[in-house]
Amino acid sequence: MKEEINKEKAILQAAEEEFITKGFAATKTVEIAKKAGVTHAMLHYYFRTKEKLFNCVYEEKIELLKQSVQVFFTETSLPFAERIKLGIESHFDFLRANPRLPMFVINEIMSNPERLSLVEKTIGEIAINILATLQGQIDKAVKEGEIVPVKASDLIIDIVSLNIFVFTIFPLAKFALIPQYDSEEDFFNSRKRENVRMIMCRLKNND
Amino acid sequence: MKEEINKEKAILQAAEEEFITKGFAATKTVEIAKKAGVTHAMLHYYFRTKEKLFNCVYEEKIELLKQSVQVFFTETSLPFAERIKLGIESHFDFLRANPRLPMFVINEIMSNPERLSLVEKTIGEIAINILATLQGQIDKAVKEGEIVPVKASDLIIDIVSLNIFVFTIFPLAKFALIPQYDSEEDFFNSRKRENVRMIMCRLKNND
DNA sequence: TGCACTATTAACAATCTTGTTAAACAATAA
DNA sequence: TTATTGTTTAACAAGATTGTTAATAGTGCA
Repeated sequence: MKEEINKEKAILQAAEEEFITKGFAATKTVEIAKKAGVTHAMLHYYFRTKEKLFNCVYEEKIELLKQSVQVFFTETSLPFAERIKLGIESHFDFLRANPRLPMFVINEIMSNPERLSLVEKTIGEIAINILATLQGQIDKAVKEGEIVPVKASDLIIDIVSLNIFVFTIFPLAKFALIPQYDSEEDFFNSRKRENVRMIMCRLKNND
Repeated sequence: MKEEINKEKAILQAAEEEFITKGFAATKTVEIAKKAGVTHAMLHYYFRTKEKLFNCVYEEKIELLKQSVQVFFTETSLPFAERIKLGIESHFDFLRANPRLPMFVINEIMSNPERLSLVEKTIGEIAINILATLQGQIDKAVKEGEIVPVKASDLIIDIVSLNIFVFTIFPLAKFALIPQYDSEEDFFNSRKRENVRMIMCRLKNND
């Protein structure tokens, strides 16, 4: 039988949608089952408990989140500022494809702090090394006169702040912001340019 | 009797804490009652339903959120950039005092889109006017050669992105970031300076 | 004091939600 | 075919959660 795989996947996908938009507590397993087109007993048959089903979704998303930041640390032959520019743009595009991801993760950690440990394990162990590597690259670029000094953690926070906010705030600010732009598409493109500009400005000027 | 006011307030305060950290769905009225030190029947006596109690908290918070942005539009005799600098700092301080507020509001809108209408009513009606006013001030400052051109909505998004992110991401990134700074206090002060620097840089340079 | 009103409690009811189970069903291989 | 294995369903059970109610206690005031 092949149906079993499809049903399991259907449940997973429905669960992902529900969990990401509503969060763990607000999501009802019956709703997931309904959305997936199966009886809710099937959900328990495949995933045993709501908690286990949630973890399948959650762990996958943590992995995604991790990848979204690693883009800044792929070594190339480009000048530092150029590499950061590409990093910002690809991070922005990633968020556009997964706009609810950051909020989802932060949220579940808030209401259930034990979940933080998975993030620490997955991201924490590489974060320290990665920041040190980036700091090394920054220092080198500074010495060569390409950019002004900046703390690696500040640079990352600057970039991620500007990028993430565009997507998390969007549902709230949509009605006020969209009239300022030609279209949603125009808004996102314009913001991508503005974010790159902000960071380049920071890297080049000594105010 | 005076106790009634105290009990009602105790319930409201407990509700605020619970709703803001856990969200509507994950919050149990019994827990609120326990935290407030009253029987859960009292909660229903004063607020009728969980929904009504939630709205008391929610509406108050929306009002706060509105005030947090208005700080940018209080007219003074200071030069434009100076005024914006003060606005950023006071917005930052406000968020430090209410770190969970933005996430809370965005979250509840996500899981229950009808709530957006209250935000639209409260903030939407003033947002358009306010953006127009700001744009006027920007254009004037540009003409006088104080700053470079910028779209009002972009400037606001830049500021709010940088400020909000520091507090919403903090629980997630704490373990990786704090070792980079002397203390939590040092981290926040350093970020406040960095955020001001970013915006001043944007306003002064033509990259 | 006694009346009217509000506050408070404990017990209860209704519903929702998660999870289980036993039996029916399908596919497959011996 | 029959035994075995895995899938599916419907019905149920336990517990949590919100909300009600009827009886009780307290308060202010005529």
